[in-house]
Amino acid sequence: MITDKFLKGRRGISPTLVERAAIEKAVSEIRQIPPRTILIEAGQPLRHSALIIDGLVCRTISDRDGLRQFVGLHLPGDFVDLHSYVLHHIEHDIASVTQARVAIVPHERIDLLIADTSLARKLWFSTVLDAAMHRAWLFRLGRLDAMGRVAHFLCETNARLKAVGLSDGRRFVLDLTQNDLAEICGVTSIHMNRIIRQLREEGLVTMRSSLVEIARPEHLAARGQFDGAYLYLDDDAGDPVRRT
Amino acid sequence: MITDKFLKGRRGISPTLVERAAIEKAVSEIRQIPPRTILIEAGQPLRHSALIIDGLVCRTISDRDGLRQFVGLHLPGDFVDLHSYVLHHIEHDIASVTQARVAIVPHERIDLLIADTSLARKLWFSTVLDAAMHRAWLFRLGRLDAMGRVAHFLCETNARLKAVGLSDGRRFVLDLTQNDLAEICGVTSIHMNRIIRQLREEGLVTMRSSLVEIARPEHLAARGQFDGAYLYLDDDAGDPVRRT
DNA sequence: CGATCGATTGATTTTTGTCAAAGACGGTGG
DNA sequence: CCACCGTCTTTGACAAAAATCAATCGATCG
Repeated sequence: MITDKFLKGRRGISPTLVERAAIEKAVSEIRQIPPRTILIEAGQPLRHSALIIDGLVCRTISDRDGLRQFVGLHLPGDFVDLHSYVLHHIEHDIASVTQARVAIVPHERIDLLIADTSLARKLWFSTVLDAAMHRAWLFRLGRLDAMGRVAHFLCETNARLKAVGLSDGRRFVLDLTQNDLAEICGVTSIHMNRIIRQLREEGLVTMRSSLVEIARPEHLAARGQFDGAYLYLDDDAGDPVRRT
Repeated sequence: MITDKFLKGRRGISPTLVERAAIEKAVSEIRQIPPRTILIEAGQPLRHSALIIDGLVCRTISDRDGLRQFVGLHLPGDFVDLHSYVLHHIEHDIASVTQARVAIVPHERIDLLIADTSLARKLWFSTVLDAAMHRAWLFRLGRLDAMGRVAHFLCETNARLKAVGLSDGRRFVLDLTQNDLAEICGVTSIHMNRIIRQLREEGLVTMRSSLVEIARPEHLAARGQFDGAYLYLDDDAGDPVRRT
């Protein structure tokens, strides 16, 4: 089902079956996206948003040399660019990382969806959740060293994937190159390679091809100073270190 | 007037007089906040949001040693933590930087405000705008060197202050210590001091006590790869370098 | 007047980036 | 089947950026 994973496992805000049905009725089209394809370029006017069914989609801002900084990574179940519904255009690029399937929801149909104030609030929640994630990413880039950044990112991704049933809490498939990880963590891909080796040597994480295996989740969370409270998940699984 | 600056100068979204009156009626209290005071601590349940009348308010996330990363800086006219209206609690701290006056708007009154779908949309816009700013900050931290980060931040702040009438486009009052700037840019305060000296020596910016003077706005924007499109301002003042 | 906070500077270490070069691996076409 | 190609990964040597450590300095405030 298309909306299976939308806000799944989010504390007190998961959509009801009726709401999910309403969203599915609003879908105009299912689109299959090849890997490494730009979906939306910065500045372009937008008439629809997209719900990810499977695959990875990223939001990036490029510097003047074309080097990218990931400002977000979207997993299955994420409503990508609801932001554009409010803003009409966005100031960053959206691109597929892997092959992906997305459900297209035209903005004029979202107008109808938000007539239901409960659903409107959930859609608003979804954008505010993105903002909370952005803040966690700011902490990651501003206060952590390279290894801490990777550790923090992997903990976050593990927790998010677990919420939608794509991680068992320690192992998950994540089809990112080392260069993608570098663009996420704001380091060079060469340095990312060194960090990944260190994580392996310290027995914290192994990453073989696209399988990530977190050997010691608590240690990794400590290394990345990860506190998953900002994900607003139902339970605290995948979030071994709590602030409170 | 309390709501004078709310979404002022924002492209096609500035509130009408009627909407502003509605917001003002929703204000329960004007609060005077001393400098360096925590308004809201991470994890606390929240029953109101705050509109800044004057002063600076910051959002920060602390690492395990208590070192802070600024994840946002709020200027007069900003609605701080509308996010909390949707999320009920937030995952970061909110604190005054300077002395500040804020208008408190209880959440139950926001419930009434958003019955007006146009105003609801503007409040939603305000939170999504915060998210866009977060993304610009991610770019800043992820892809710019220390001087670029400072340049980018000053350009952004100049543009935002100009939108609410607090900068003439080159000079403005910004009551931040070098340590604050360091916490914004993710560097040590010692390094920030050196960067500020360099900016002065290169004739780009002078910062004497709390007066910031941008000598060559276009050069500073170039140095910080600043493109202010994400601020959704009415005109392009304070944004000399455009991507399109 | 001492005390405190912020700004400033120099010397040194650590982290990360840059440059250069191979190695591994899968897919494709001959 | 195998050689070739491109992409991704890995490694080493070196350079640059930023952090750390250690003092001072200067203004403001009780």
